[in-house]
Parts: sequence; C-alpha cells; structure tokens
Amino acid sequence: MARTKGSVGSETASLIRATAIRLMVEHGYEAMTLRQLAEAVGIQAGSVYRYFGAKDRLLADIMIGHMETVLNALQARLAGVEGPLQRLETFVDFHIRYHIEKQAEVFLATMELRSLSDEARMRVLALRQAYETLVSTILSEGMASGIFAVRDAKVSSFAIIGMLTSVCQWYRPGGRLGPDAIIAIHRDLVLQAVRKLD
Amino acid sequence: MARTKGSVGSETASLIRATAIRLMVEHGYEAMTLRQLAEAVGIQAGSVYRYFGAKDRLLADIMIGHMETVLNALQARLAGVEGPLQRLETFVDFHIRYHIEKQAEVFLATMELRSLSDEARMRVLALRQAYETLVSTILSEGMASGIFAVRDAKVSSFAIIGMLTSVCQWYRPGGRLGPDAIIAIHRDLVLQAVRKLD
Amino acid sequence: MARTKGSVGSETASLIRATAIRLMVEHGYEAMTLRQLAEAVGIQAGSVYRYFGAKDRLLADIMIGHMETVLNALQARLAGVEGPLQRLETFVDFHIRYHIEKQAEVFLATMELRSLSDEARMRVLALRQAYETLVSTILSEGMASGIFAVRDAKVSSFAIIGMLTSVCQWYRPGGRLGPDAIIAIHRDLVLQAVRKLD
Amino acid sequence: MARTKGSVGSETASLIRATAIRLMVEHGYEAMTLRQLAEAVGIQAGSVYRYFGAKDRLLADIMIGHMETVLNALQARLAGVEGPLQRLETFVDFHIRYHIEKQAEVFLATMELRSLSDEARMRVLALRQAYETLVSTILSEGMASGIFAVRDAKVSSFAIIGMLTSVCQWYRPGGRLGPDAIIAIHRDLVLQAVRKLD
DNA sequence: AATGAATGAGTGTTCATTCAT
DNA sequence: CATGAATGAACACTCATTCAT
Repeated sequence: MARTKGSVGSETASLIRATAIRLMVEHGYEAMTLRQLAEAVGIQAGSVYRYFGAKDRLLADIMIGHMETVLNALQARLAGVEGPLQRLETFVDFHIRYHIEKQAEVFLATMELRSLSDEARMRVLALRQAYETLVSTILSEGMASGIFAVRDAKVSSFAIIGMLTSVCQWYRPGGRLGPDAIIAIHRDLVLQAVRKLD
Repeated sequence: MARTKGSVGSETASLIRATAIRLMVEHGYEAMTLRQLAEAVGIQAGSVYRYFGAKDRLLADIMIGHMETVLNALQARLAGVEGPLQRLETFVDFHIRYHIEKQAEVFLATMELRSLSDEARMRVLALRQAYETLVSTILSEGMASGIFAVRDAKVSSFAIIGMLTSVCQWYRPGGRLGPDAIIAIHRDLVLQAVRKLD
Repeated sequence: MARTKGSVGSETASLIRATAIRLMVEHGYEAMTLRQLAEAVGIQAGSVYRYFGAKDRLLADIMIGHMETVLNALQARLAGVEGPLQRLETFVDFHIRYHIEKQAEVFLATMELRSLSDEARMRVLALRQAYETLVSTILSEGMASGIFAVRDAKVSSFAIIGMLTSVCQWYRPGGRLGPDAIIAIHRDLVLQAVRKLD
Repeated sequence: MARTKGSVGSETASLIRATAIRLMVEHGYEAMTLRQLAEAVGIQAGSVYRYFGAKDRLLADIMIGHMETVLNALQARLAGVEGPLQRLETFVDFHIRYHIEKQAEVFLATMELRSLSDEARMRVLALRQAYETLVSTILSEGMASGIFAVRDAKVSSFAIIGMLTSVCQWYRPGGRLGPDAIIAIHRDLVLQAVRKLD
C-alpha cells in the first residue's frame, strides 16, 4: 500500500496521506470531510480522487500501510536478539518508542478499525494478530526455558500490549517524562510481571 | 399518530438508552443514525427528541452516567478493605469484572470521548481522573509501607488501568476463559509487577 | 369570530388569542410554534386544539376579528359627522389613534395576509376593501361638493391610507411625539393634499 | 451527477437570486423552501449552497444589494437638481418609478426585515435611514427657503415615503393606470401636502 | 492533471397534529 | 378537560462522489 513513485503526483499523494492522518486523529474518520482535507492540502475535493478512489480506501491505505510497517520493524528489531528476556526487553523498548514516535498512526489504528470495509478490516486484523503472536511466542519460549511464569501466554501478551499501547493516550512530547524514562518504567513493570520468582 | 397503546415514557427512555449503547458500539457514535436508532426501538426518529434534546446529549448522558456509576461502585467496593495489597487485588477484581459485565458502556467510554461536547468531555475527564487517582493512591500507599516498588506511581497506575481495560476489546462471553480465570491471570500480572522483591 | 362566552374556557381562549398576537408580532406567524404559544399560556401544545382547530384558524380568527372591529369602529365614528372635510378629519384621527392603540393587531394584519388560507384571505380582503371604500367615498363626495381636488379618488385613498398606516412601523409609546402631535401632523398633510386651491 | 452540459456558475447564481425573489414575494421567506427554489431553478436543493452559504444569507444578499442600489440610484438622480421643489418632484418620480419597476424587491425589503439576522438587519436599517434622511433634508431645505410648510420634517418624510411605497402593494402592470398617471397623482398629493399656502 | 459545477442520498432536527390515558 | 406520548412529513443543510470543461 505504500506510495513509492518519485513523481510530483506522488508528492501530492504523500501530502494527502499525511494531512489525512492528522485530520482523522483530530476529528475522527467519519467527521473528517474531504473538503476539509482538500483545503488543508491546497487542492479541490474532487482532485483527491485522482489519488485515492474513495474516502474509505484512503483510510484502508493508511492503516494497512501502518500495520505492515510496524510488523516489519518489530521483526527487524528482534532479528538476532537471543534469549526471551532480551527479546521481551527489546519488544517493550520498540513498542513504546514506536508508539510515541508514530502516535497519530497508532491512535488511528486503534480507533478507526470500525470504519474500515470488511475486507480491509480482515487484513488489518490479520496483521495485528501476527504482531500479537510475536509477543506471545516470546512469552511461551520464556516459560519453556523456565525464565517466565504466567498463567496464560496469550492473554498475558494481550495484557502487555494493552498496557504499553495505552501510553499513546496520555503521552505528550515535552511532558514530565521523556521516552527513555517512560520505557524504563514499563520495562520494569513488564519484566517483573512475567518473571518466574525463585 | 398519537400515544401508542400501553406506551410509558420512562420505559421508552430506557429502551432508547440501551439501544443507543448497542448501536454506538457496533457502528460508532458518528455512524449511528437517529433513524437507525429509532427503527431499532420501534418509534419514529423525531420521537427520540422527547427524551434527549439532541444526539450528542444522548451520548453525554450515557457516558457521564457510566463514569459516575463506575466511580461510585469502585469506592463502595474499596470501602473497608485494609492494606494496599488487598486494596489492589480488590481493584483488579472489580475493574475486570465490571468491564466484562458492562463491556459495551466501557468500550463507548474509551472510544467516543472525542465526540462529546467540550463541556461533557470536561466532566467525563474529571470523573476518569478521580478514578485514576484512586488507583495511584493505592500504589503510593503500598510504596510508603514498603510493599510495592514502582518507578512512578502515576504512570504505573495508567499502565495497570490500560492493561486491565484492554480486556474488553477481546473478551467474548462463552470464550475459552471465564471471568474468574481472566481475573486470576491479571491479578498475578499486576501484583507481581508492582511488588517489592526482597 | 369574536369570543363571547363568559365561561372559564373562554378565558383560556382569550389568553391564547392575546398571547398568539404578541408572539406572532414578535416572530411572525410561520416562526411562532404552538409549543412556544402553549408554554407562554401555561398549557400543553395539544390543549390549544380544544380552542382552535388548527394554527391557521387561530390566525384567521385574529385577523378577521380585527378587521371586523376596525371597520365597525370607523363606521361608528363617522356616523353623524357631516361634511367631507369633517369626515376626512375624523377618519385621520380615528385611523392613526386606532393604529397606535392596536399596533400589534394592525402590524399582523398587514404582514400576515400571505399566511392565511385562501378562504380567510378573501374575507379579510373584502373587509379591507369595504374600509377603503369608506375613505374613497369621502374623497368623491368632497370632489362633488367642490372642496377637494384630486386626480383619482381611489388611488388617492390608497395613498392616504398607506401614509397613515406607516405610522405603526415607527411609532413607539413614549417617543418624541405623542398621539395628538402625530395626528396633527398627518391631518395637515392629508387635508392640504386633497383640498382644492382657490 | 456532475457539471451539467453548458452550465456556468455566474448564470446559475443570478438565476437563483431572481427565482428566490419571486418565490419569497409569493410565499414569504419562511414559507419558501429550498426544495421549491431549487426545483424552480432546475437544480438540486444542495446545489444552492455552492452560491449562498445559507438560506438567510440569500435573503441578506438580496436585501442589502437592493438597498444599496436604490440609495445610489436616488443620489444619482438628485445630483445636479436644484431647488427643493424640483428635488422633491424628482424624488417622487424616482421613488414610484423604481418601486413599480422593482416591485418584488421593494415588497421583500418591507416585509422580510424580521427574517434577517441581527447583523444584516442593522446594515439594511442603516441604508434605509440614509434614504430617509435624503428626503427629510429636502423638506427641511424647502422650509428654510419658505417654500414648504410642514409641522415636522422627519415625520412628514416618513409619511411621504409611506404613501409612495404603498403603491407597490396594489400596482399591477397593465392595470387601469400606467406609471406616468400614477406618478402624476402622487406628485400632486405630495407637493400640495407640503407647500406653503400664501 | 486539476477544477468547478453539480448530484442525490442522507443527516439531525422541528413541528403541527392526533389520541390513549 | 388536559396531558403526555407519539407520529410523519417536512426542513435546512452536508457530503462523498462524478464528470464536463
């Protein structure tokens, strides 16, 4: 779904995408109008159709693109990291950092699932599930090697992801705590929560 | 064309409320139309206005009512419970159980903050903050008595609430795990996460 | 059309009538709602139908009643007044004084003709024409006796009525000029305008 | 579903304006619906909004435009006319001729003041006052030079304007009297009404 | 490649009116 | 008799979308 061409048209497309993300986060997908979007971009509403066939294609484009990117990025970060403990630590660091950096996309991805067409929602949910499986696999491996102890790997991975994702609902750049401090707090909570006590 | 046989105002009002919650969860506040709502209730669209002056008053009514109820219920449950450990355990039990029982209202309350009028949003956020303060106070007291050890009571309470609330995004009645099992899993995760290690 | 009975119901009817006149002048017939009217009277909207079958009957009632009253009153005032000059003077005095006293009804009668049903409009126009004929007859008689000289009695009577009626568009009680002063000004204008010069 | 063949924006806008004037005169501003208007123009109701942001902007547009035009036209006609007598005669001729030609706009301007927004009403009233001042100034100058004698210049100018304006409530093209005859009748009435008798 | 003009289905909302209670 | 509950048709207005220019 990612835009690739280097033409001028592609720059307009990127601008539409970026502006759409901003406006959808501000007002919600349903409440954002194409006229608003077009005006913010500096074109006419009708011209958006040169780049995106319909309003819901624009949303699908953004959300699927985001999920693909985040999944690939996590896989890349975990590549070569050995041991469940290190892998879990890496995940926490990655997840929070990514959610802080791409707060808008993440916010959209959690809020606007409902607005997707059935087909697009399926694809997004599949990508989300793949992401969750990466986490629950880390927990399972940790339990197998006797480092972690949780009652249920799947539910625990949901719980951990839910905990970490909630950061983007209150985080504001320039707040009391910077990214590193926030990551440290959550790393400790997560690692303690799952670690097997001697 | 007039009062339908056997109709009673207060019953209609409750029916509108309950139906509205269901439809807003299904389609989102913006996407739910008053005609949809009215048809589901079995009345005319205009008749909704006898009970709720406007669509956004309906949402405000539901959300403020929900937040007041949940806050009062938590305070009642915590009354008389001594000790940070027991209080935290009680909170986890209460929060998940409530979020499972009132899944729809909770889902609404997290998703539709944006759709509220400024005034209503202020009130809901104030109630939400009061709820969060109850939790962070438990953490602070636990730290004071040397039972808990977290880097930051406030952020940790956000994290815990975020973790527990995410349950209502995947829980379905009759699924693999019942309420008690889900509560047990999360209780262990939370208590271990905050407990001071010797 | 006038209300006559002395029962309690009739008092409510009068109250509805009087309140309706006030509200219609304030907001216009179309813009006044029956709920507004009912609330101002202190009853429910549905109860208005006990007294007036429909909103447009209420308007018809008021306007026809007003026109009948004003026509009768003018005839009464002119009865026994001899000579075109005195009769014209009497008319000017009566017309302005009445329009100042019953400013609201007069205002309604000029503004809301359009809102009447065809049938009611016919009746009002017939009454208005009878009123105008009284005036043009005075002019004709004055011309016959060589006291007045106008090019056209009918158009002149329209012109005179138009001139005098415009008073109720700017008159406010307690303004710079009282009724008597206003009447004097217009009497001079009218009498000079039609009088034959030697 | 898109631009209809040969359509031009400015033509559509003029057509909307002209049709709106006609329909508002026929039914009144409140009673005219945008669907009626659109159908009469031959477009969809929503398309009116390309040209006029709201129904009351349409009315404001028409009324302010009319008042500005009539004020400018009177000033142009009076320019270079010397002497209160000639100036008053010129005014009568101009006012009636204009009110006969633009009967619809004038009728609107007198009837629909109430329907304007506060801001638009202020502007219209200011223009109307400027118009009235032109007339009362003529009367005052005539009194100063001993040609006119009225008790009150301001009230008399209201009376004269009221008299002349009432023409557009009964005038129909092709009636018994043509414009010139009607003007002659009113010129005589006005001039005699204000002239000083020797 | 983009605009400007238009559509048509839909939205929240209002309101005169009716009638069971 | 009056109210409270409901209707149903209408209204102003919005918006994604289309397509001639």
